[in-house]
Amino acid sequence: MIIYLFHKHRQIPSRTELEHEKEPMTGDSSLLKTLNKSTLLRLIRRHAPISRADLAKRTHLTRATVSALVEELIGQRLVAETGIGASSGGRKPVLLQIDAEAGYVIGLDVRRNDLLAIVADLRGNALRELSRKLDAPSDPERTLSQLIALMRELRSELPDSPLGVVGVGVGIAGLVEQPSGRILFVPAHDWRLLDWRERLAEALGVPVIVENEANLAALAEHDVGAAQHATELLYVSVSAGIGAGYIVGGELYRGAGGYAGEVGHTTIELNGRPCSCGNRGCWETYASEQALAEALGLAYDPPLGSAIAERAASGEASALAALERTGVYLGIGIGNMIHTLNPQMIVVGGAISRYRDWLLPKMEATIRARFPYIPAFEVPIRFSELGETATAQGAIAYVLRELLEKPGASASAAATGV
Amino acid sequence: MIIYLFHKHRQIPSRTELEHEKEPMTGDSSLLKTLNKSTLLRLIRRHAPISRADLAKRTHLTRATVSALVEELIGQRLVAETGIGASSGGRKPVLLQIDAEAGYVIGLDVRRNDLLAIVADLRGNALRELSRKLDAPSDPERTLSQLIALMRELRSELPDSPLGVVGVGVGIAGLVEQPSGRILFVPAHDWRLLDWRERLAEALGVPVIVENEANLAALAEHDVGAAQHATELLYVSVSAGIGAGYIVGGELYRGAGGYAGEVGHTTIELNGRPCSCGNRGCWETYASEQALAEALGLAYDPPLGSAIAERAASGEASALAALERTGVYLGIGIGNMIHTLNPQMIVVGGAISRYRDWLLPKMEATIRARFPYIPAFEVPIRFSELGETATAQGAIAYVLRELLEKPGASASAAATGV
DNA sequence: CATCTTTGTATATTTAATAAACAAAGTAAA
DNA sequence: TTTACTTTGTTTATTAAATATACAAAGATG
Repeated sequence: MIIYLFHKHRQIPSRTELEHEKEPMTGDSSLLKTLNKSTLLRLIRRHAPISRADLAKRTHLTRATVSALVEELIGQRLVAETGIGASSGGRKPVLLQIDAEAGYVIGLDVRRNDLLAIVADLRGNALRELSRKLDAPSDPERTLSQLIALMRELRSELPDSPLGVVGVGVGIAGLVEQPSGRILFVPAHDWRLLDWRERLAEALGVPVIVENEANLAALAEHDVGAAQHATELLYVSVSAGIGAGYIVGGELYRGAGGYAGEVGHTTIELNGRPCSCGNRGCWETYASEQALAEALGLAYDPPLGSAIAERAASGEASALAALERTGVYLGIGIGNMIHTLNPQMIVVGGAISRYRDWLLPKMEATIRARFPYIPAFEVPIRFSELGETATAQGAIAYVLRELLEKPGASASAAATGV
Repeated sequence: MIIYLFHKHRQIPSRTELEHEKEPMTGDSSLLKTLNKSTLLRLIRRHAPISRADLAKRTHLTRATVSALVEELIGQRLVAETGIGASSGGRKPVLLQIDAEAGYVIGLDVRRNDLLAIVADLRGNALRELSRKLDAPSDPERTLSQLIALMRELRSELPDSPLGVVGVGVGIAGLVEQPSGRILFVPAHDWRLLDWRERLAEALGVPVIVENEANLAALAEHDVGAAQHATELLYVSVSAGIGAGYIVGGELYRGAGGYAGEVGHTTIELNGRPCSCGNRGCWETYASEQALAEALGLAYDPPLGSAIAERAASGEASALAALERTGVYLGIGIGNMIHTLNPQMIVVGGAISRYRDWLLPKMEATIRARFPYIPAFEVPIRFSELGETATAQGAIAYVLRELLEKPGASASAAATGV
């Protein structure tokens, strides 16, 4: 992703400007209840199906407390009793799960020329998936109208449910300010400063989150993809350019201004190839799919199709050599990030995933050879399991986190539910 | 910092191995009280002197609650009434502060050939500072014995106080596992797997923390140095090599295995200068003080003294040119980290700080010129204000955080106090 | 079948907050 | 100087949400 000439226009507000004063964490007993309910919800999500007694053991709350809180969660339609478990020498446990049928979440990936929408239940299971061409890809107003119309259409077609659509998540390749969700900049169309979150929320009457595409993909890999047990995850998205999303302590890390992860424009060669950003030697001029295509003399106008993969599969030497070099460059950049961030696991996604079988051995060999002095090679590198749907799935994961894991959110969201 | 051939020996345990199961956050009303007391302590530290009424306003607790909690904190000797404030139209407020005289904290920086100890009061004010040559720098056992002896000596010389020495913090240039505080590797002496934390704590009968030197320096810059209002801080230590420490959300970030910040060995030139690590093109072969010295044909055997600075001050062209190049290389590496991490502020420390006046303009110009497309130049870059004492001060800051800001810690630590 | 376990609920008690009233100590204006 | 008003800090009754304990329901086991 390339971000041009930002300083000519509006400045990005720093985090301190945004947070007038960091609210101190205090509270009364209602906070305690909120906290405990939220913990129960999280455990029910992660360990479902699970009984009240088991929850009490894991949380060190008493069974009485768990019963009372679970009763409220059932009343909110977030949790349901879904069966009877096996006895372990006494009364059989009643099993609890997130109440899948209680409502819906919609995840939306706004791409350059089209958009992908996924409707899921409250457990995150995809119910419907559809893509639409954008009527006027470069016009933000018409695109927003189209989004709103599509959301209304989707919602009207959904079977009735107690909570309805509890939230909508939107992913876009651009800079998004948090927690406001304002879009600061979309390089693909040179859009600036759009408050889609606010306007969508108003038009639809449901909570909406907007987030950077790579960040959502990282979240998806963490919550439902290839990195479900990593609390420190580095997700690298390699297509036309290179971007990254981080999970730190199980949460998205965005940096002070929301543009952490612009790793495509880190320098790996002091006087290297010129980059469209104006700099020289940027990583993405060596390791992106675009660099790969250009190395083979192909014009790059994505989607690229399977031309290169076919040439490699048929054993063509030039294609194999180009893929090898790409693997080396990817390994070097990823090695740099391992040194900088020390992630627990790395997931590589984006269009480049198509070449995983050619790339991965060379990437791993490069990291092993060039960085022998720390156990960098112990960091497992995987390719995305989610493919094209990663961002939309991440949007769903984000909304479900807000609903089910943020203390207090569930109460208000459930009340707002349509 | 260079870490050799780790995989020949013991493997670093990953974070998941360490945390058997992440404890869920639940609790009863005592947790609430702990949380509220901890918040009050934090506010008293940051906004001292401050009245009960003011605390109530800031926390949204009632004055009654604040009074009750403050009374306990005074009973624990952590807080003291230190005066009467000005009236704002009514009764004058009673001002509260951390009770400086209630006890002591010792911060220790274990360097290659000597160590630096600072004794501070509970507000973090340095009371005494001393350095000692190490008797046997390469022998970990004798060094530990010397540490223990010095600590005992220092403690015996301190005036009596209610809590005595409430904690000791130790910084060392190496890999330290957290929260165990075990030293996994010290490259300077090729030490491996030392549990100094446990042994010091046992020998002294007080809580001890052990942490990487750059991490503590970062913490010091954040808490008492050049970056007191940054919640996302990048600290870069440039001496013989280059290392970094991060503050993320106001807390130290260590990565999954404790070696986040090994940025000296990130590649900035694909087939660049050979590095002692075995790789080529590492940042520290271009931008460290050692690289600067070698560019001027000087043997590097730190401490380097003021030779280069004097030559530059007298206007010698070769020295000025070498410093310019160092500034460019520093700018490139720091630009890379800005793209990767998006910090709110950058502090540069270590031996290189001596040359700040020559380096800073070139660093800033490089970042501006090479990275024009994001407002990277908006990230303020400062040089360390703490100099050589940064690590020891960070050790003190760490202990004080544990004592005064971690919920629950104050109660136990105060009880343990000697 | 009698006994022991496990699960889940009901009831009294405890903890730590709030709300409201009040006392203490000040300012400010008539 | 006196009266009214503010601000600070404490006291007391009340409330919310946990715990502890007892108990009922449901099942395993010898």
